[in-house]
Amino acid sequence: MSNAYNRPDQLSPELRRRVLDTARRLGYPGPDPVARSLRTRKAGAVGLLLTENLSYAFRDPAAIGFLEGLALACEDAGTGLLLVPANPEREDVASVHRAGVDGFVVYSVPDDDPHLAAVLERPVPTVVCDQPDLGTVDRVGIDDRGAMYELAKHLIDLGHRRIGVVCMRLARDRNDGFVTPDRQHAAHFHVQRNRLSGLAEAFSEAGVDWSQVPVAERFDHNTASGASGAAQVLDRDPQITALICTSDVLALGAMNEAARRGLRVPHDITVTGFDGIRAGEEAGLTTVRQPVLEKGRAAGKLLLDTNERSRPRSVNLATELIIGKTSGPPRGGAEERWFGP
Amino acid sequence: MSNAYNRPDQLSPELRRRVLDTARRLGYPGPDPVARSLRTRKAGAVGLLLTENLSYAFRDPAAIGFLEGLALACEDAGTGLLLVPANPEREDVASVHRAGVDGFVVYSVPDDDPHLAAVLERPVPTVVCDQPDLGTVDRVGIDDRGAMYELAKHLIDLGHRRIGVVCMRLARDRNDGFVTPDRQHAAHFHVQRNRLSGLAEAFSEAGVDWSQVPVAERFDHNTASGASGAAQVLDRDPQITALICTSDVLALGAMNEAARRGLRVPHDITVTGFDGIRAGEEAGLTTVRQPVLEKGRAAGKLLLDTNERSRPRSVNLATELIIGKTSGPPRGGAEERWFGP
DNA sequence: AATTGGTTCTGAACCGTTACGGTCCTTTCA
DNA sequence: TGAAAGGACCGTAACGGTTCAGAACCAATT
Repeated sequence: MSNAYNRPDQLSPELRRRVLDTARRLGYPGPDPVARSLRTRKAGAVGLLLTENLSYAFRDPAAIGFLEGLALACEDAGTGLLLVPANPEREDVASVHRAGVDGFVVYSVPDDDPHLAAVLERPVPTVVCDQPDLGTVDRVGIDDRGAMYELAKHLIDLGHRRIGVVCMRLARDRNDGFVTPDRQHAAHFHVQRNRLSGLAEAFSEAGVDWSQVPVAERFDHNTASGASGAAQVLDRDPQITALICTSDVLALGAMNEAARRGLRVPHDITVTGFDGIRAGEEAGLTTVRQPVLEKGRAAGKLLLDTNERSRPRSVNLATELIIGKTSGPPRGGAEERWFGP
Repeated sequence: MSNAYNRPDQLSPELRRRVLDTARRLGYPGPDPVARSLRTRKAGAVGLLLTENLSYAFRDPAAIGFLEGLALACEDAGTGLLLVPANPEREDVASVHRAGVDGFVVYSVPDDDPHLAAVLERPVPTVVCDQPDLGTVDRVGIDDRGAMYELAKHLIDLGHRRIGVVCMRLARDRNDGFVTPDRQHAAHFHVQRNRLSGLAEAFSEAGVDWSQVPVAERFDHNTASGASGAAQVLDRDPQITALICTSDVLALGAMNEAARRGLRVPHDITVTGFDGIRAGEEAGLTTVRQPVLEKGRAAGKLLLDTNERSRPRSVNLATELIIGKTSGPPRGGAEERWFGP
């Protein structure tokens, strides 16, 4: 039976025809994929776990790029890609237990996400992406800290000392407001924690008291959040000369807010992002470009590479500082430098 | 064993604790999802079949919107979404046979796609989207023909009689060039066939000889294709007053080409699209807006609705004609109308 | 003491496939 | 003619759960 479908060489054409004929006559729909998976111990699919609602994956430009790369890798290997529903609001990890997959890719979830813990308990290979190196599973990422440090250096060189920051969510709880240094330090999102830490390091080296820098956190990741975060920072300190956002999406929102206030970028205020998405590029945003598609592809390749010996592996992809037209010297920056620290 | 994990009420807490303890000690990783699926006959996932390479789903704005809606519906139901790799170049339908899913959504594949045939042979519910009504499975779509007819009417009312068309691929073979009426009629892509047919009907009614209208087909769906298609049409007949594209992406490309030639839209030439994507909206494109997200959500709801009695169902969603600033009367249109048919 | 009722626990059957090894038949060659 | 070899076919045992029937046990009732 099985042979008739999958192993035509194991039996005579005559018998094969007869088997297939009667199978059709009996209404047999072909071998059941689930039973086959059980027997062969191959599901033919990899699971993807995201921190956000499933549909978020299709709204965020960076996530879309990552998914495209991952899909590319899956396609090459002829594997399916299973999007695992993991509602961050609920602690329900049943979906992780229920997923019939040969491996997991975990993309940018908080360190303490129960879904991540559930994945790590499953006896399948796993690749974490944009997360701390766990030492036990493969990892793909970038040097968020170093890249942000470079961006900060660029701003410092331009003369900026009085700055504000808008960042994405730092933990699983919603906190749309200013962030204490403690919260920054304890942030459960690896990416945000490292980007902030790169900023803190660079500006501290330049003599800025980081604890006085207004950092506005936003739970939702869209331009509206960028705008309201920027507004909050500007209300707190109208004197800032640069607004650093930890993503391009937030930065685009911040630019909207700047425009709304009649502030010209970069003359009145410098705005920077992070990611290197298309819309940011079109806006001439100063940012760090990271290879999101390559990140997805690398994660898929790592997961589907059957060479077990070399696990766990850790891959860091290169980023590039893009100096666009949204950054410039602070207004009256030259004079300020004379009086600066 | 099973009860200890899934049915805590069926046994004493004491025994449950003992079972779980020894399970952990023996390194038991929890119930195997595949074996469970086999027994319960529930995979906890729905499959998505696309005509294009998997990664295309993340590059095309309309596809992304559809996926977002579908993901939303899956999330509500706690189901996973399996992207089935279906390379259109190969006839390899094994991926369809291998997919452990409770149902399929088939999105805009050609009528004669072997993957579609393979899906229909599987004994699971199926929803086809942007495809002809098969009568045997659920269907979600829009009235492509009627919507394009309305758009054509708008152009006819403005006075356009000499037009050109750029359309997406009509069949599985690559044909980057002009399309004969025969090929239009025999097109294997339901959506394109109907949009062209709506155009043909409207313009024929207005006295235009449709067989003389240049229709350029492009296999790849991106702005470059839109530009080259527009170029081909304009080279053939520089006198056309309107360029009708069967998608917004193509239309944006066509506008690039118009600009390259120094043609001003809509003063020198009218350009229209179809879909209602964000980028088109920002460009002020005259187009037909269709609810892509709702389409995906409706497909998911239909598939996950367990009420079998009412199958098969057919859902048509409403579209809206958006008159933007890329359509206007033809240059000297008023005079031409005096001499027109 | 025997019956009844209820709860907790155990064991076996089954889901549908694939892998494997054994039987049987045919062919080849000494 | 007999033995060895090879090919075709078939039967059976997992794979790892879930489910359900019924055994075992305990307490309450007759």
